[in-house]
Amino acid sequence: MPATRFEFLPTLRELVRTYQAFDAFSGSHIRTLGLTTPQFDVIATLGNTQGMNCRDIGQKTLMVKGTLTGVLDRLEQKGLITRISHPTDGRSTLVRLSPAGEELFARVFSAHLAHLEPVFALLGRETLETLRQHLEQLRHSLEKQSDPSSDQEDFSRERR
Amino acid sequence: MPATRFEFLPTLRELVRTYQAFDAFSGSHIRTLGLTTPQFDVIATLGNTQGMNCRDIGQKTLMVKGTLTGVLDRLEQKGLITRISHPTDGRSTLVRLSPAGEELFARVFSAHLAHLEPVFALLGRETLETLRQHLEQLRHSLEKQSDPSSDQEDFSRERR
DNA sequence: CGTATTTAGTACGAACGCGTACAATATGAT
DNA sequence: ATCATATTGTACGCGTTCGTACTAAATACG
Repeated sequence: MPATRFEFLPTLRELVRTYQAFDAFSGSHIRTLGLTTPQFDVIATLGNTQGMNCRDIGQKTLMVKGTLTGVLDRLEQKGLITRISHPTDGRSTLVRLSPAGEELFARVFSAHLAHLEPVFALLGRETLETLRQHLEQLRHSLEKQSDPSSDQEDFSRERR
Repeated sequence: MPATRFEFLPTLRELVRTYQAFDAFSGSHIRTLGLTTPQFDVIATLGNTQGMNCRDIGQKTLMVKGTLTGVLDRLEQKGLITRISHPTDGRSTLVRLSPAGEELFARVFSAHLAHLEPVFALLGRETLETLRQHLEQLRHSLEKQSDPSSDQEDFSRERR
């Protein structure tokens, strides 16, 4: 048993704290735009597309389908998206931005990126790239160790 | 306007994906132990202490007090913690592990760390330390840019 | 002393998030 | 063609998360 057994804990703790700090920073801005974070993610995903089914939206936004149903319900109620039955696959639903949704996307998407940009600009290009690589390494390690017998939805194979 | 304006997006996306991968990996193991992630966090925080009030637990676990009430309710219902009124401060509640909670903590805490250890061991000590530093840089940048007029509970000053 | 402010915890509503179960449709093997 | 199996989306329950409002107790201030 090495004496350094749990020296990963500070990194782990920092990962959680940083993610939560980002989520709070991003989410509070999105809230001022009248959306929640998952709702914004869906709008951002559907922007500049001809629509897609729930499965694809789930892969892009990292939401499980059960969660997505409720988010789409609320977006549909706000009149920002439309659900029509898929022309060729009877199981699928084609989700698309409504005109109001398109308008919101145009108004809100780049505004939010502009809100985030200065935060990351402070780190510098090389630090950002190194950080991304290390996070990716960690994620791959997590995915490798995941129990393969669990047959929940599997995002580990797709690299988008 | 630089052409590299939004080159932070891959890093941002990787942060979210990696955090979610960790959360899924850790959470699915905790679930097999009969707890949820926040419940485990509270048990782990109270382990090897003489108890603390809700404010301190919230700071350690990064939960807002409103959230904590519900988590503590369920832990109390399971008989894992006890709530007694604070001897000197009439506003406070002293939260402590019950004997059953102590037993669970002893059984579950190191088991969970042992489950996480090999994932992080793959990265190596230096990578882990660099990753931690970069995440910390990003978090500080986020906290610096946060709107100071928002008067929600402020964890930005404590460094534990 | 008495009032104002701060602090600790709870109550409540809305929205996630996940696991499980389920109905409807596709797909594949024989 | 038929039957087993897989995929798509929804329904539902439990637990969490946040924001806001509220009560009670402690502290500060005049």
